[in-house]
Amino acid sequence: MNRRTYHRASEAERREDLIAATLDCIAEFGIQGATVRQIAMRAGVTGGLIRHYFAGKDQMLQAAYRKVMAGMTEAAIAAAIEGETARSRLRRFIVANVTPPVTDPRTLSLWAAFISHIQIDPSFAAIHRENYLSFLEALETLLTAFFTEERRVVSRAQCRTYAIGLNALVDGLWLEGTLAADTFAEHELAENALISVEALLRLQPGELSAEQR
Amino acid sequence: MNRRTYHRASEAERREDLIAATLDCIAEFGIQGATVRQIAMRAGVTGGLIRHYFAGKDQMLQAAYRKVMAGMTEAAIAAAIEGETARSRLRRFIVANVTPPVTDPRTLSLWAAFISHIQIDPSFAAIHRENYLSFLEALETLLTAFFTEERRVVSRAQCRTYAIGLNALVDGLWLEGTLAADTFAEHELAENALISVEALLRLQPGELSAEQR
DNA sequence: AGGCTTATTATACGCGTGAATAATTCGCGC
DNA sequence: GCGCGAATTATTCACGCGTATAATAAGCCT
Repeated sequence: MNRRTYHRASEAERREDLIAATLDCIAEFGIQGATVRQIAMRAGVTGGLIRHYFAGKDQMLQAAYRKVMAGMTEAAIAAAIEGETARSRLRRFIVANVTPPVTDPRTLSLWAAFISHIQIDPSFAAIHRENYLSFLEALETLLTAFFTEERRVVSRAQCRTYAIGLNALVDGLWLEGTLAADTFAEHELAENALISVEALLRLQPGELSAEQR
Repeated sequence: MNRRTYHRASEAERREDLIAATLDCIAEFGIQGATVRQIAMRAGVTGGLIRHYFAGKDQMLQAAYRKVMAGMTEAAIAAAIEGETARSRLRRFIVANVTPPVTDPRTLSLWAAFISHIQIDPSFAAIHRENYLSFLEALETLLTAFFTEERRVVSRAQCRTYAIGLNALVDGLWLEGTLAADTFAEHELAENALISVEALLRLQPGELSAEQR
């Protein structure tokens, strides 16, 4: 009997492949369809290999969760640092969060699948908390810099309230825009986001939204 | 061999029981753990009975999804109609959506589990769309009545923009408040919601939030 | 009271699951 | 260029899955 020929890959790229395959399977068939065999087939290896790189299927799922969340926040932060003023960075951060590739049905499916496991498995809860706090902190930093730039004095408590509200708005628009993508025109969501953020921060209409990119 | 003794229930209450058991299992073990056998055991019946009431497991899951969503919107609408003025009704609707029993970890788990299936199974997408539109419509109705009561003229397009933003904010706060429940004090979230809604609608600070209940 | 309908149980089936172990082949160090 | 350790495959295991079907008991109708 002929054994399959194969390539010995580096640990890093094998893990990467396996995680990517895991996400593919979850997105395509749901978490139910993300079985060891399906994932292995998608990655072009045999099932047993998974347990050579991960202690079990669960740990691979956790690694996959981290990957998804990291991808989302990194995309938004990367967009933000391109801006030259604090106002521009805040604006870019907001827009990035309600624009592809962050608003993507596939990403949403993956996100939801993991969220639904938070109450069941504490490991997932920890990963979530980690990412939530880091997102909130990024937002608060952008916000503080913006107020400073505007010479507007805002108390710490006020700033926290703003950050919570902004975070909720961004999350909600991301959710809404991704789930009902066909309901919104190309840039409708981004414009709505900026107008809403202006209102939340009690800015003049157009102060963020009318800005040239 | 002795056969188990049992009680013949009405169709309505059996279906109710089965759906409740389904939700229990999803909340407790995830959608993976919501197996026919687990669900049947939780409902106090044997597995075969499920297929006497539903064409298959999938259809039961869909019925369960409808139940969850109906529960959420009904709770919010029930809270709203208690209000005597349009302003009060809007206020109550907002608060109800970021207050128990709507903000509940269990509900969130269930919601997320179903959301993650929307991109996979069109039946779930249809249920989602149905509920999303009905929620948006409820919000728009409350909003229109409020503006009328306030003698404030708002174009239809403007009203839609407001509704989308409000919806996102409410969804986001619900998400945030439920996922990070321990981070927020008892009424912190509700207050934040009202302050944010005031800002979104460009109202005077306190116009909603300072109102007596 | 006793028969009929049917809700419910019990059991079987075929397939897929995650994990464990044994057997092989790859490719680097010498 | 070859041997040796490690990466990968192949195979096995015990179990759980959703569905299908036949046997049975419950309870309404007359």
